[in-house]
Amino acid sequence: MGRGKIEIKRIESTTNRQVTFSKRRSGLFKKAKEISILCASDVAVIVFNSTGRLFDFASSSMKRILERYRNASGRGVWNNEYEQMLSQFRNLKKENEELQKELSCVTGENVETLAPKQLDYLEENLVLAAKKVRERKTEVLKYERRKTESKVIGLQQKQSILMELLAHAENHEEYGFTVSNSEGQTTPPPAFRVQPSQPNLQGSGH
Amino acid sequence: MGRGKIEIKRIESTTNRQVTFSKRRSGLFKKAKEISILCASDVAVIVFNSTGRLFDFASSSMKRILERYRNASGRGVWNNEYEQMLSQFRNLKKENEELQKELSCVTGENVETLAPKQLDYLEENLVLAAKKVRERKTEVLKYERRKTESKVIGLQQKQSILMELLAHAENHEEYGFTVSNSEGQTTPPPAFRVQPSQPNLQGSGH
DNA sequence: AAGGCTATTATTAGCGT
DNA sequence: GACGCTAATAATAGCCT
Repeated sequence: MGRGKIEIKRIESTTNRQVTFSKRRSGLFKKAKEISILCASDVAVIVFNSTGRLFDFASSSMKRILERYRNASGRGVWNNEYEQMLSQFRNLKKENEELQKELSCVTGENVETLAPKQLDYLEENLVLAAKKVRERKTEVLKYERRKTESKVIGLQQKQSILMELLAHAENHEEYGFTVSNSEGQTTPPPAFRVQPSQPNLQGSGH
Repeated sequence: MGRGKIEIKRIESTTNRQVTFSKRRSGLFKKAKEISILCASDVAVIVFNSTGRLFDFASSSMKRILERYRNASGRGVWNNEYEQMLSQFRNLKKENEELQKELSCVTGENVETLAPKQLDYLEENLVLAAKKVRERKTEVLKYERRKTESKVIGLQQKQSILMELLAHAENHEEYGFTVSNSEGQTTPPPAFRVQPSQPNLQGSGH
């Protein structure tokens, strides 16, 4: 239908191809629109030209038509990605609800809905869990104590070394301090006795 | 382009509409095929007729074209639905994981990972929950007891009525039965003593 | 590249089977 | 309803601007 008949095969001339594409595309879309109006039908046309550019026509909402297509086309076209995720989604949601239910039972909130046997079971578990927690707490405390103890021992060792050093120093020079008794206290020498700036815990009976 | 010109508006005659639909549909698909060949382009056409039946044409694979459309159409057509669900999906998954963690803590399994303060808090909650459960249990037991009691009372009343009736009957006619002791047992009258067909639980010392 | 013209082919409306 | 026919309209190939 033009000045001459043409064979239906790829047009080699790029320019010609583009022109023909443009003309025929508008023709196609026009026909699509016409059939949709004349026959009260829903039509979508999607075209990619040879350079990959997209053109589309839809008699109503493209989204709705594609959705409808998805439903009508026997679930197997783009289904994989979408539908699969949808079912996974539903499963997750269910799982989630059950977890929340379980959790609320465990905190004793939904206790009214449970059967006597479930109540027994739950109590047992709660007691067991509390026991475990208490055990863990003592474990932690023991660990802390050991840590503190080793710290104390370390400090004591350092102190005794320091005291030894001081004792040596006292014997050879006049630093003004003496090493005190075996409890590791230092006391000022008689000559410079002063009030302690912090209350002494071993207290002088005050 | 027929025997007469037609207006582009809905064809009211059902038959006519169906005929026109069929003719124009094949025309549309033919044009789609032609442009796809002539212009080396990728074309998809989706049509639903007025009764909802699906017809489609695709120059290559419909799935691929729709996939391509999804990528090319600037993520806004089915995207909302798809992408939105994806993020919801991820949220749910995260939530789920946290719930499971929480739950495993509550059952005393993950107790090693908790800080001392969390341990205190957890123990408190567990003890509280156990208390709630015990309370619920006693509630249930009380309810059961009340139910049983009222049943017992009902039975006793019925029994005393029956006994009275029997006492009257005994006084006036020969039914062959007497009212027994105060525990509500009936015993066969001397005249018709027989072996019980079922072992008597109160046993005659056998 | 985009738009207009028109000779020519393609499509199809209405009808008959 | 599907198919075939054909007069009549619609689309468009090639060309020009």
